[in-house]
Amino acid sequence: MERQTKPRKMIIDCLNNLHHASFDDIFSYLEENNESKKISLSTFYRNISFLEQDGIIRKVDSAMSEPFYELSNMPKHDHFICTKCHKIVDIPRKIKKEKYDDYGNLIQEISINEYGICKDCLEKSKV
Amino acid sequence: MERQTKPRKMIIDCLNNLHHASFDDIFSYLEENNESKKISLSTFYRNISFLEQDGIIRKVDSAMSEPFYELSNMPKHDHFICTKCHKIVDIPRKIKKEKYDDYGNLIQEISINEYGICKDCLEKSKV
DNA sequence: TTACTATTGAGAATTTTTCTTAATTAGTAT
DNA sequence: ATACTAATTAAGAAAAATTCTCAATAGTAA
Repeated sequence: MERQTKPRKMIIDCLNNLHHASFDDIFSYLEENNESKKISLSTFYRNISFLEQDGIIRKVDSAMSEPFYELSNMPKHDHFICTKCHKIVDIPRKIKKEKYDDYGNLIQEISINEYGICKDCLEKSKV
Repeated sequence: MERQTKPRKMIIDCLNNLHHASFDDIFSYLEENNESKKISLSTFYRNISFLEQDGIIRKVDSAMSEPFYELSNMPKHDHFICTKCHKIVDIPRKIKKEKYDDYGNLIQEISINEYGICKDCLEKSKV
């Protein structure tokens, strides 16, 4: 049975707050927000794997930034990643998924990352 | 100045042949196709980085498979990745890139991965 | 062919990830 | 509340992956 331990609760807590966080981001969060004992690195690795395998968190790979995690109980969406401030923004999926592509391949999943300069960074640099 | 050394030539040679290859794929290729000396692992790491930084090869990250490399001198395209046989297929970009998205973010790059069952695997399982 | 210097190969060093084990703790039943 | 039990943890060892060091080698230009 899956127990509700402190490290697990804190990882989920972290992602509820940050929405997108790298491995190191999450670990730092745990270090900062644990009053009592410190979290063991091996425990952390183990729990990230558990939560990923159980489908509670999801790892998103990105060519232009380090991979990040998010909670998987959110509606399907894509990501905009600012190459300047590294902020990650959820964006709704625009295109509708075809069942088969033009070559007869069955499409089950699509992952879309957009890279660029976010609105905030654009406005800052405009000054 | 960039020298045309054997390990570098062989990495490019490999990608010209395989089109898509993981780190290990490429290393195996070098091991198999080098008559004389064996390639040092550290040299291999170093050259993968060089070629990547020089924009000669490109690393493609994928949530559902290990990352792979391809030559970057090819027309812009996306990837279909078969979750069964792990084959990677180049697919032409369908959507036209907007300059700005609906939220005012400037879009510079888009990366799209499609996952599913490729035509060949579908036909094999149909038997 | 020679000279110059970037690059290599080999292993050491470092970093990242996984594994092991005794001690702890969450969840359950009493 | 107390005790029981199995899952989980913390800590460090072990393994795997990556980077670094440096003497020897080999591209390149003249």
